Order: sequence, then structure tokens, then C-alpha cells
Amino acid sequence: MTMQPHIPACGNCPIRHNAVCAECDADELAVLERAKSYRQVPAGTSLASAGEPLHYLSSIVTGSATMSRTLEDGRRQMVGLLLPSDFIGRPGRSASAYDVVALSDVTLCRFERRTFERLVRETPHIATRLLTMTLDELDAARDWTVVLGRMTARERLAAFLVSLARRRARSGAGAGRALTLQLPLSREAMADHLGLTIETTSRQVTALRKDGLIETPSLREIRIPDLERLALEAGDDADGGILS
Amino acid sequence: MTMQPHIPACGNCPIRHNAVCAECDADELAVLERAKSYRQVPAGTSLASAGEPLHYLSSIVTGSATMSRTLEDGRRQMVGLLLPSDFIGRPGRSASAYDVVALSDVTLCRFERRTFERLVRETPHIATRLLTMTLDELDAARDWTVVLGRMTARERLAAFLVSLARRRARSGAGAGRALTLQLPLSREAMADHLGLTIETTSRQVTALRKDGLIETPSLREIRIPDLERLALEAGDDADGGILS
DNA sequence: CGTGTGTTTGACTACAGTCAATGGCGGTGG
DNA sequence: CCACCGCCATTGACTGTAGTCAAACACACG
Repeated sequence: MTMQPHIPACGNCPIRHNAVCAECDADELAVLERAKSYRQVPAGTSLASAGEPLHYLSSIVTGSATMSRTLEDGRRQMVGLLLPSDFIGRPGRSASAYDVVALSDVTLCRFERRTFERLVRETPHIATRLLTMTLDELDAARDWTVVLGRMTARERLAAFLVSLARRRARSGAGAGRALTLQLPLSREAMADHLGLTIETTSRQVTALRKDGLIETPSLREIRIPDLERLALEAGDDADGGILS
Repeated sequence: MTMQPHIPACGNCPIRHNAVCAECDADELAVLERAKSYRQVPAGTSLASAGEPLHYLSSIVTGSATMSRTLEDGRRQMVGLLLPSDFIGRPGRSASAYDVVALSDVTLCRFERRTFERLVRETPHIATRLLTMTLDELDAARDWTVVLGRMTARERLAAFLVSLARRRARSGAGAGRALTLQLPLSREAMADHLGLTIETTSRQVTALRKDGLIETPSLREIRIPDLERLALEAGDDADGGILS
């Protein structure tokens, strides 16, 4: 299940400048270097379960994961799509509030919870970075609240694709006007994120394609010829605006 | 518009043990004492506008407010109900991401943004408390995401009432089994929070009343004879469980 | 007592959900 | 190498929940 990967030095880490360690200087990095461990898990692995203790807090180095809650009758809602540099777990709480499941093979940079809590206390640049990241996530969660509370199925899908595209654009991969997204999720996972059924999600993909707003070279790829036009469909007229 | 209220010492402040200052010691409180100012505003006052600069960061001392976003076509979604000890604004960002409007007369404890950002940097107990509060708000926002994405109108209303009741219970006012909520919101504001129309919200209030789950002594009061039973309606079977 | 705002109720509509069948793609085994 | 199986996605037909439009009601205020 768990493979032992080669552990890169923090200085060469692909998420060095985006993760919880982003603001650390060389000295602080040296401390992290000693405390961290890596874990590589295959797609489908559960990384945390709602209500269960979580002994390690981790950053995603490569791969992606979902954070979701499932109601007793099986209804599921994704509350976050975790991509490289995103953080799993919460300092100061021993149990996870959500289920976290690897969507692809995932590499984690882990810290034992107590160790990490000490790091937060003693390493100012970790604490400030964690606060900034948490504030950003809070804004993103609230923005998604607007999508789920007030937008139509078509707008939800458009909003999701635009936010994925913007996230990709921010972490390098600058595209001119057209860009192709590698979807990390199945239609079911997309539906769980959008608060829709698989069927409605699929119909909306078809609808956006028929309207020329997206192309679907394969099931897991979506090409966006004109991001601005798609953003308009998401009710996001102020360019670069409300959708984080 | 703005009244000059009597300014209580931090030691006597009603939100002393819940607000962003909760963890501060006497020395830190003395610093806050010098930096803070109070402002009292009547119901309906705009405290922040999405996209507009926000010069003061504040805690709500008394009263309540809504935090919401309005789409261009008028659809509105509340992303937070702000009660005493809740915080308005985000350090490190000069513009507000949402509209904030006073629901009742509100007393604010304010700090100039730059001043507060310095306080966060130089006062460890402010920084840690702010992180804890932000993490709590993040969980609450994600929990609400589940409500909006997957719950029916009836469940949304029940979930909202239960969360209000639990919030009240936490800040004193321990009720045995039955308790009466003073609703700080109009039906319209409730609908905006629940992601529903006024009409559907009103129908669900009627439905819960007809089923004996709530009583409505007046428009702005809701009596809950049995909180556990109402919580069941919200799909929250694990007692004290998922709803923050 | 009348006016106005906010709420409730009613009748009808529409959007997304449900149930079911078909389609496409990849992997495995003959 | 091809065929079959199984999974996931798509499409179709119908249903149901919440939205829309409109009228009645209730309470607060002048």
C-alpha cells in the first residue's frame, strides 16, 4: 500500500513556494527537513475519515484528492478539491471533519500532528503562512457557497471549470486564450462537487459543448477555447472577479 | 449616523473571552485598549461592500450582521451570519470580499487595518486566536456547503435553526430541552442564507410548525420544544454531530 | 382607521432528479 | 489479435421539489 519514495530536499520541492512552508527561510526549512516524512499512496486510498483521528497533517506534493462528507442516506457533498500544495488536517484538532480520498496516486509530505503543532507555535513563518492559506480557503469555501446556493446547473459547471482553469493558470502553465484542462475527477466526483446528480452534470457538459463553450477531446480532458466567454456563463462578468 | 458610545475597558467587555482578543493577557489587552475604537451603527447600515476598500477591521460587540454576495441579476446568497465576537474583514487584504450589513443596531470594536496587521504580527496571542477562529469559520463554511449542495428545503431550515440554537447554547443561555430563539433575520434574510426563495422558506416554517417541530409565538421568535427531534430533521442523527 | 411592509398561502411552471436504456472505452482472456 | 465484459458516461422519458407570479393576510405605524 505505502511505497517509500525518494525524499527530495525542501529546496527542490515542487510545492516549495506555495505550500505551508512557502514563507520559511533556510533555517526554518532545515527544521522541517528533519521533521517531515513522505508517503506515497495509490489512487482511491482514504487519507482521512470524518470523525476518525488523524495522526499526520500533510501537504499534497503531487496528485489530487477530494474532501467530502457523506450523509447517512448516501448523499455526498465535496467540500474541497485538494491539489498540490493544499493542506490536509487541522492543527489543534485530533479528528478529521471530513473524508479525504486520493483521486490519483498521491505523494504526501507529512508531519506528526503534535510535531506540527509545535512547529506552528515556534516557527513564525509557518504560522503566518498557515493563516494566509486558511483565510484563502475560507474565501474559496464562501464563494462556493454562493455557487451552490444560487446558481443553476449550467452556471455551477461553468464556475467549476473557470476556477480550475484559474487555479491552473496561477500555478504556472500560462495559457494564451485557449487552454486544455486535465480533469482530475470522474463525472461522479464532479457531481458531488457541484451538488448535482451525475446525469445533470453530464447533460450540462453536453450543453456547454453544443454551445461551443468547451470541447471534450476525451472524457478526462476539457478544452476551453475562450475562458472569458465561459466565465460569463458562470455569472462572472467582472473579469478576474468573484471566482477565486 | 454614527453614535459615540461609552467605551468599556477590555476587561469588562462582553466578548472578552470569545473574540479575537480571547487569549490575550493583561499586557496585550493594554495594547489593544490603546488601539481600539468603538462605533455604534443603526440597523440597516452597510459595514462593508464587496470590492470596496475596508479601512477598519472590527469585532461585533453587540447586535448582528449579514455577510453576503449579490449577483448582477439580483440573486443574493448569505455566506455568514455575524453575531457578537465575530470578526469583520481580513488582515492582509484591503478590500472586502463580501457585503456586510447590520441586521440590528450594532456595536463594533474597531482597529485601523494597518494597526491590526501590526498587532497580528507582534502579538502572538492575537495571531493564534485569529488562526483558531478562521479554522472554525472554515469548518462552518464547509458544513454549510453540504447543507446548500445536498439538503432539501425542509432540512436546510431545520439545520439552520439547530445551528442557531447550538450557537446560542454555547454562548451561555443553557436551555433544558425546550428553548426559544430570537431570530435576528427577516424571512428574506433567512431565505438568502438557506439558498431558497422567501416563499419556500415561509412554507417550510409552516410545515415544521404543523409537524410540531417548532412553534412560532411571533414572527421573529421560534420555540423549539425538542432540539434533538429537530436535529433529526436536519439529517443530523449523531447527537451534537456534524452541524457546528 | 388607513396605508405600507413583510409574510403567508395558492395555482401553476420549470429545472433538476429519478429510473431506465443505450453507448463507448479499456482491460482481460480466449 | 480480437471479442467480450464491466465500468463509466450519455441520453431519454417521466416525476417531483422548489421557483414564479399573484392574491390575501397581519401587523406596525402614522
